[in-house]
Amino acid sequence: MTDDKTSLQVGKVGAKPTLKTISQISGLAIPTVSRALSDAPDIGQKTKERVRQIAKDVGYVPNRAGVRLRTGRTNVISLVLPTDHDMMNHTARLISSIAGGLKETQFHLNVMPHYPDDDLLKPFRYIVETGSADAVIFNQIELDDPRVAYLRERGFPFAVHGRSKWADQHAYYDFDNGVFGKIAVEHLAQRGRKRLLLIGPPELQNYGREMIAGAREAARNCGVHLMIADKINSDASSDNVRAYVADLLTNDPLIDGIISGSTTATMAAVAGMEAEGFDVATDIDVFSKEAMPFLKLFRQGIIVVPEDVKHAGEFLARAAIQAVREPNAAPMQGLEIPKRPQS
Amino acid sequence: MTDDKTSLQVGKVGAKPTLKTISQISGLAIPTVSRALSDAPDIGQKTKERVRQIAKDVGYVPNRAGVRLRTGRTNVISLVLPTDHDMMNHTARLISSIAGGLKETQFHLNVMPHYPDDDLLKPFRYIVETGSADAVIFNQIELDDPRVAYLRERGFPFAVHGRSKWADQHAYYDFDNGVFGKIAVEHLAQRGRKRLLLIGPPELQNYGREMIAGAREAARNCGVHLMIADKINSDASSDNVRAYVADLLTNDPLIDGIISGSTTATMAAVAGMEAEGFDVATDIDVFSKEAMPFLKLFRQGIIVVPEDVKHAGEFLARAAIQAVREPNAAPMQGLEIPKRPQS
DNA sequence: AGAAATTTCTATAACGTTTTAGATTGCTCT
DNA sequence: AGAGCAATCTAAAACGTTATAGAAATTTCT
Repeated sequence: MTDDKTSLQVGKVGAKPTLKTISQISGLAIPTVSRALSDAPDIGQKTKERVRQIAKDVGYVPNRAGVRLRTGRTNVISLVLPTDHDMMNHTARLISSIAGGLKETQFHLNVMPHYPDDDLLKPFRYIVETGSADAVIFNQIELDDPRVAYLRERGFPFAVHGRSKWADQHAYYDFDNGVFGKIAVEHLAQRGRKRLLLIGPPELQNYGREMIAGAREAARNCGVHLMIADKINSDASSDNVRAYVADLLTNDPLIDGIISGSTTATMAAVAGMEAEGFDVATDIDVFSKEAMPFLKLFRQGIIVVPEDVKHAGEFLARAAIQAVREPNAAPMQGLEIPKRPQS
Repeated sequence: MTDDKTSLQVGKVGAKPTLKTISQISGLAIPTVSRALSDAPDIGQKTKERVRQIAKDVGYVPNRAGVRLRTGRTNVISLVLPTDHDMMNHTARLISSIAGGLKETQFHLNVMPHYPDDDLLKPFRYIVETGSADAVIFNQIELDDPRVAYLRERGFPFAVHGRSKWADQHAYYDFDNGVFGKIAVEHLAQRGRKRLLLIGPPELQNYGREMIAGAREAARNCGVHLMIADKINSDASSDNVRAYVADLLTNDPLIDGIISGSTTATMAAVAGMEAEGFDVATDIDVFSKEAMPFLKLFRQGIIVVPEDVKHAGEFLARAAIQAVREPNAAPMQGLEIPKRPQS
């Protein structure tokens, strides 16, 4: 008569509810509850509704460790980022917008900074070997990017901000820097500028190459002179950019247009200009890409092309999820075409 | 003679090594391997060394889902952040430096943005109820912060950037905004300014209250006039700050000093000033806290007090871990005292 | 009506780890 | 030499989930 062993221990209040709790309340087996909640086809409609109601009542949330152990799925998207301080504005928006894109999904965002002194592949090896995420997102892509190569080789899902030489085969979102370079030169030429300086991204990175190529071609077509900043790039420190620009202008005071690929580089370049007595818009036109809308505060006359980082982040979130869920489908690819500034 | 069932399947190359792999190679039981790796006292020294060597050889990494399921520990620190765009600079540095502080530990960082339209407690309830992290870090603390109250009530480990009214009982790191307000007023008074405007953080947040109190007291002592910006604060949008300052100066052109609690607010305020024909440093002194070092580029004459966000992040990382590991120890608390600018 | 097919459910096992309790061995003490 | 003890190991169970294979109940077909 003593049925201690088989007596139902109906979910004590306070304890975290599990499938077992629901199983005991409903009298159904645990797998049935599991399948009911995941809307499996072999569970009756009434049962499903009843189970869902109980789950709601007791406040059931799946234990992620249990799911992960059983399925091997982590439900985590990892974002690996350089800690380069000049990328901060762009980076902050990227994090925030990727997380935004993940908001209504089952996925979580894990941020892993990559330190300049570390091996470039280290965070990626870690993620792949420990299986600590289902997909990785990263940026600052080189044409022959070793991280892309590694992940492709291991068959690990990823999505990148930028394009490698294998871009047609992987998920990416990119800002069309070729078009940006072209627009910049054309716009300045149209305003009568003849002697331009481009402070572009590092040439090693694909987007730097593209921006330079776009600008060069437009310069040829428009018949203006274009110099490419050599000792520095738009990722350099503010001090270096400012000094470089100031220095350059003492040697070549005929420069009448500066094109910049980043918000911070622009501010530094303007500081360098002004130190040499040149004014924005009157003496030298400044044309810049901007991720954060404060250049107009900085100097009213700066010509600005916005980059929609929010959209980029949301796109990358979706692209990463798609790469996890449908590894064989065509990868999601997006390209932002910069718009010509008016006037 | 057929011992298929008991034959040892020594770790196939490619498969992810587990404790079982090591157990089979070493001939030891799985728990023995586990205890050897965790340096338990009841395992022989030679055994420990042998196990560690094998683990290294096969490249063993503990399966986090397994650990988590068994122990209930996630090894994740969650960072919940507002998506307020004017906080971006500060935020990016915070993320990066918290992650930096977690670098050599077993902990991972999970970033969860908090959307202004959502219930303030939503992310916290989620974390506590799903157990998706061991501790939470967050910022923008109010004196009577409901998030702090909730986590305290649930006994969930946390560390915050800022101080609530229960600050003596929880882990925090804070910049001493009272001292900042004091220094700002004293410094401007010393430079002969008489009529100051403070654009501080929202008064609802504790650090806003403190900054205002510090500034007020110093103003009394120095005998200068201090106005507190009422319709806006340093978290307001750039456009609003600019318009507010411009507007104020048309009504009260005798203002000769502006104190600002954030980098972006400072830039906007300067833009507003200049639109009315006032110059930085000559007509009006501008005194600002800055998380990102570019205000000197913006206008050379701005007086700047740096905030060491990197240190704050690293401190918070350590504090959160301590809160997890030693819930009953005295919570870690840190306070950054701003330094007086020279001259 | 009986066989076959379909629907709906359950029992069992497994993912990788750690904890608890207990087993074995060798050693020390009297 | 036998009892007691310390050192070192192992067996079994458990955390919460889902996949697989099969059982039971119901419906459909001929």
